[in-house]
Amino acid sequence: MPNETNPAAVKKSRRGSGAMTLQDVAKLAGVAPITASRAINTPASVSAEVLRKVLAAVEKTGYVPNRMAGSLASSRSRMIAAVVPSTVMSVFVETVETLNNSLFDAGYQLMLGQSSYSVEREEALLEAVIGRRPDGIFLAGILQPGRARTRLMASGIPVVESWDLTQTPIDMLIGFSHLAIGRAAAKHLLDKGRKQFALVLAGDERAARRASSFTEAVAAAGLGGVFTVNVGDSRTLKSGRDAFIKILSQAPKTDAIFCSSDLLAMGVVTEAKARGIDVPKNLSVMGFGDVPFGADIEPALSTVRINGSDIGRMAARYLIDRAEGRVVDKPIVDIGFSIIERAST
Amino acid sequence: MPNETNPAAVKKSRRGSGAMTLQDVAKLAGVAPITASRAINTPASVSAEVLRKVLAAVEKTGYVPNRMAGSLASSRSRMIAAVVPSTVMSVFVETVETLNNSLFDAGYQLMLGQSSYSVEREEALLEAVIGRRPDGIFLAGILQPGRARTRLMASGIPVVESWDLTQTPIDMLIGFSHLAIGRAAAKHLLDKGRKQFALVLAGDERAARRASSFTEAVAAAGLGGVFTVNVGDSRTLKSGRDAFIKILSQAPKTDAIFCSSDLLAMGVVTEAKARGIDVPKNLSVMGFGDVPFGADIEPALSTVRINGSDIGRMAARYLIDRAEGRVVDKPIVDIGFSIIERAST
DNA sequence: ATCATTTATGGTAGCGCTACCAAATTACTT
DNA sequence: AAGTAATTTGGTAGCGCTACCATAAATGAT
Repeated sequence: MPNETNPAAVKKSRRGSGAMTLQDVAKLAGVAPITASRAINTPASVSAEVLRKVLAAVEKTGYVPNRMAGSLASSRSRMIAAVVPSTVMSVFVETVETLNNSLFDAGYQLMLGQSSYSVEREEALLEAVIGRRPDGIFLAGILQPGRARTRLMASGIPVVESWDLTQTPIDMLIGFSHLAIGRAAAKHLLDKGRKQFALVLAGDERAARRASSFTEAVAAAGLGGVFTVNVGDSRTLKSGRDAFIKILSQAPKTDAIFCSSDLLAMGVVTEAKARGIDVPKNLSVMGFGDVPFGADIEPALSTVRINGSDIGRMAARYLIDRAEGRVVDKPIVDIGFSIIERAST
Repeated sequence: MPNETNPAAVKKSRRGSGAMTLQDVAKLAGVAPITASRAINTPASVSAEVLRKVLAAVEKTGYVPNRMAGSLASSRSRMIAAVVPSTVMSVFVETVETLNNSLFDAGYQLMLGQSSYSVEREEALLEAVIGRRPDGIFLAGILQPGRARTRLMASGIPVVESWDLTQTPIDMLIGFSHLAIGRAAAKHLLDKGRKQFALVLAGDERAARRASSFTEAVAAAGLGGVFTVNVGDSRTLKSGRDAFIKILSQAPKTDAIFCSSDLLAMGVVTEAKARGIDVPKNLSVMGFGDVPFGADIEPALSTVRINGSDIGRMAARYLIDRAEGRVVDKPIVDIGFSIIERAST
């Protein structure tokens, strides 16, 4: 053959990432690509001899399967997306951590999106997420009707909403009743003999619902005038301190405060102690969320505990079951909560 | 034509997810698929008329592009992976949050993996991550030599290691010197006139390095005997309290304690206050990490601040620059730290 | 008016894998 | 022994998109 350049060779690998492919492994092992695929994915369906050769070839080439190609071919991405408002100092981290670990153990990868408590961002995020064709989507919260919700339902992707209850979930739901929490918190403080109540709230809708049932329960007990401080998006310990100063000046007889987060409650307690007010003797303070260190501060913080790990674990199970074709009949789970009584009430 | 079934029609859509495709949009808009692709991705390269028709078709069909297919074709996934040891109560959340937000603004999605402080898990995780062909990988920490490191270097994926310094990063590095922090913390406490030092450490290697330079600096000042309590993997406030009890019984003259995290430091302070020991009059306590509420507790906590947001933001920029073909010449950045002096020292 | 250049569209051929079907081989009946 | 069923391998044809190249139409230069 004359020494002309081989056009086939020139044509080769114009595109692509340059990484090893199943093709390379198969060639080295002396089998067809599809057989190499089986050896890697379903080793039981292949002879011992072929398995050995393919694994040796994988080892030699350092082959790492391209899951994007696999996903495209099989319409299964083995990815689950989680959309949370925030991860910093948030009640959702425990859930996300457990979700992520459960998913990883089952061979799934987590895509994390932060909506930053913004509806537009949430919509853009969900659009981006749907484009990645995850096998399931976990939402920290409930998605309000709108473009994103419509798109999500149309996509057919399994969805778990969480952290709340509703009659009309998109698909699956693992939540609890904020109204029941408000009532339970009120009952707890009423049982302690408290008479004058206040609320410290961050500006989210769920906290507002806990507050409203709290206020109702207080009224039902014949006590009234729940003084409320709204701290907006500033969910910091400092906001709790400032809120308490406000309460002290505007409702000085207050002897019980229910806060929408543990951090706010810690702020209230901190400010009270700094002013020589005895907690719990003269003031009961209750938080929400049960941060890991709430039991170990002085005084230990009474709070409402949501088992975030359970939510993450259940969500993983439901989503994976769905992804793998098992029937999960639209579960709507009320996971409940517990009132944790410690020294601060 | 006789009424026989059309085999082409029967053959259609055997596979696939059933979602709308670019093909459908193109047909509806009366253009070629590639033209529809351009209208969506590079609207400037298409006539106003075509753009209008394609966007109308997108709207009508509810089309959401399948990015997995796009990624496979273009070898660009627009995904960045982050591998962190843990997200719960961790110094890394601020970095991950900023990284995620920066990525999203640039059209990238974050894949989150947790190594749970385990080497085997980290290796399995990185293998899974590489299989997804992310355009970049962020590591919270430095990857020790081993299988995972080798695979990662072989993959050619841009990598940012962080949170430490080394002469031999895999690729890019945004870190700071733990040795310098140990020295600076010692200097700070020495300047306060403290004489008898103790350390409370979690069981990670970086904390150990801060501790060793701290001890050296104390020795260099002619003071010795730094009592050390190791709390292992228990990075809780409770562990800090327990550690202080141990210090009190075994090194009662201690007048300065440097802890490997703010939560441990808060534990020390809490226990000291519970025992009537005045902080900072009789005891200086210093943390590490600067949790958001450290400034607002009583006494406000002195600590070492790492600007986690800066790390996240820079990492996002470097990784995206690389992903988009801009030259980023193996930056090795020492981002530094600050000693934050508050009331506890 | 002719030719060179730009701009807008389309065709083709994959990216790297797996679903689906067909063929070859082996094991098991009766 | 002949026939049936199970097991193991391979071939083919996409998944839904984009890179690359080719063509057609519009614009500018001379």
